[in-house]
Amino acid sequence: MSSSEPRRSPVMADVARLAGVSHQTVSRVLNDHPNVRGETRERVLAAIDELGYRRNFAARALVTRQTRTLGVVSFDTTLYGPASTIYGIEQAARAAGYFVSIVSLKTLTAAGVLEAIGFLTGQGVDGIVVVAPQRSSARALAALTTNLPTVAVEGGRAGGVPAVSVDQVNGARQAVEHLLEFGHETVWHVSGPSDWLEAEGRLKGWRKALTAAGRPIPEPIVGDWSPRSGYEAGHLLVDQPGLTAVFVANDQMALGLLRAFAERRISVPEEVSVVGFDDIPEAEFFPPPLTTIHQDFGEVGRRSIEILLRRIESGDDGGYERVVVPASLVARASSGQAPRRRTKAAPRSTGRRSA
Amino acid sequence: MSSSEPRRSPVMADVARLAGVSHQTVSRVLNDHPNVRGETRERVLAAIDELGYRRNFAARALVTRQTRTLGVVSFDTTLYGPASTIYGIEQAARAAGYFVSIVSLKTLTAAGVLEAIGFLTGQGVDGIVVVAPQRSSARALAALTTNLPTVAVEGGRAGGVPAVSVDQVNGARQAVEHLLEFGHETVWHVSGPSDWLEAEGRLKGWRKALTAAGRPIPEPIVGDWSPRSGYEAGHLLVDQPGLTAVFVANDQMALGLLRAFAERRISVPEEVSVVGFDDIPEAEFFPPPLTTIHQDFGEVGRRSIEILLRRIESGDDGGYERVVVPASLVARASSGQAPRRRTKAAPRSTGRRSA
DNA sequence: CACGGGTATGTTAGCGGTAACACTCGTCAG
DNA sequence: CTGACGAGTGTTACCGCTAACATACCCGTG
Repeated sequence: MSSSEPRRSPVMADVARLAGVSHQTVSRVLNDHPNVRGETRERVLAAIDELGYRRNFAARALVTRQTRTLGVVSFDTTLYGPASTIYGIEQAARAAGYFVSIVSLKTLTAAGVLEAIGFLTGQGVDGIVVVAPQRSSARALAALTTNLPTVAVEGGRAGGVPAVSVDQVNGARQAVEHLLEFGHETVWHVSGPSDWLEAEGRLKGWRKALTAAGRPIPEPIVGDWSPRSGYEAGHLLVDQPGLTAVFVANDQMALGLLRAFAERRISVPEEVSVVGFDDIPEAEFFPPPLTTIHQDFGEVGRRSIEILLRRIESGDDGGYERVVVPASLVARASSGQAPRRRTKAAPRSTGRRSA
Repeated sequence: MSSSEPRRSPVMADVARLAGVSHQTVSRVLNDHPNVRGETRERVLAAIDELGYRRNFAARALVTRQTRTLGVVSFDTTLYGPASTIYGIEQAARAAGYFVSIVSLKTLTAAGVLEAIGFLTGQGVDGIVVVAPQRSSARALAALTTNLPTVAVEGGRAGGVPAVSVDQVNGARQAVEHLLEFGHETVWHVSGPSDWLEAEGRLKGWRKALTAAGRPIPEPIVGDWSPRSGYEAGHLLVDQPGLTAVFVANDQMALGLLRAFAERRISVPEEVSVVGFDDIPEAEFFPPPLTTIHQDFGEVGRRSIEILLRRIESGDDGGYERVVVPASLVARASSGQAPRRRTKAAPRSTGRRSA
């Protein structure tokens, strides 16, 4: 009778019985304890194999006080950036033998971030990575009094939370300098939402580069990262006199902008040069192929796990720490020489054919 | 002395002491057990609040044999489809009070899928969602002897694993019929990799629709989902006599194809109509805005969790079950009337200007 | 007024591991 | 020859929770 029941999966005691040792010895083998005779170890291993034994996760976690699980809080994991970062995080964590538990936020509010962290804490995660690029969530993090190791991706400016981020400022500067080298008088900017730290960094880099070159700084247009907002920005920009170069804060908006330019018969790069940011896989096939700033999201993910694990495993609070991953320019067809005939001080309607 | 130590987080016994009850009563309150006096409940709740008590996840999991954690195995979570599906899964799971642990595969092999499932099993997940659109992984699933509740997204054809998927066949049919309605003689196809079930479904739907309409079925070109492969396919197609309409198996490849057409001065939709699949956010801003088949990934995620939770919570094996989520056509500018002058049996070089 | 039966609560025994300590041997120094 | 010591192994005590059973008390009833 009892043999027909859906037998419970074997436990350590079963292995011990089969191998003719105590359960503690089994535990020793599993934990690579040195004081186990080779022959005994073999016997235990054989028993484990025969029974298909697997250590019970919960029991182990209960006594060791470690779940070997990392929590990730992220904003909209559908976006290329967060998705790629999480991919890197997951790969690195798994390589180190950690599980990754994810909470994906619809909206990015301080309360939402805190709630998510609370949820993960309830699961007993050993540490948390917050991919929270908004300033509000950075503030939430700063206010966090958890003693749980935490690392922020893009946004740990305030507070003692260590942070890993791509060098937005320098990336933006590269974009602008690239355009200036082509002889453009100045570079316009379509930025991301103002409360995003990444948007802020790119804006700052753009300003710095223009300032350093002594160029006029046009009023930036604020988008929301979506292709649509880039499209709208494009239509606004078309009417700007003297426009020959635009630095768009992400590739998706750049796509929208290119579309708007196409509708208004502005040719890129002959009349206006465009540079994006992110280097999404599609960028190479935009009309025209987009010059953009490449971000190594995988590296960001890896580095953040590296820091987090170091803190978890050493119990070290390590203080504030900031890792900056460089960004690099990928030159493609959307940027080129400034048009020879500048329409510098021309009136509203320039030589371009506009509808 | 002892008060200066980093005090261990409070346990049930601490709450019990503070509330002047036994730890079991605390447990009863936490588990909404009916037999607790209202006043006692209040007192316990107050104590919990005061101490900031949180139930220990591992201890609870150990005794209930449930981790309230769901495992997700997915191929390349960087892609829009998987990322969106996982987003839906995560939202639905969290709403039901479950954690979501993710393993993201670099390559999709049967061994990889099994290893990932093993990894998650080691964490003690209560159930698994496999977002594994390749045929090889579907086979791996079928061979799986785990007694863990499992549900497949796109791909549980073989074996008793329940599956949730978008109606690829019907989606493809809609794409083709849409094109045929515009008077196109036939529709070419750029398919996905042959071992992907989604690619297979779209191919089948395309064939069926053409067969039903009594149209010739051109040789499909096989891509790998990437924009580049679409680009290459585009260059191949340009030389096909009689080409007026193409159904591309995903939007990314469609982008590449549009690029190739642009380089060869083929205008879309005037000379050739193009329809994609997926409806990625960028599609609306492609040159020209892409007519495509919209997939409700969120719904797929939600439905798969629904099935999984039902099986977990009822212990019900439920047998084979298949949920099909409809796909819908989104008509945009890339598709339109077939050109009046058919270049039906024309020689290699047609009236088009080709470089 | 003794008694059955429900309600509110307490007590006890695990869940399946790991850590600490105890024990049994050889081996070797004094 | 004996005691110290370390290697190999076993025994026991938890980790923090829930389930099962035990207990105390209240009520209505014959």
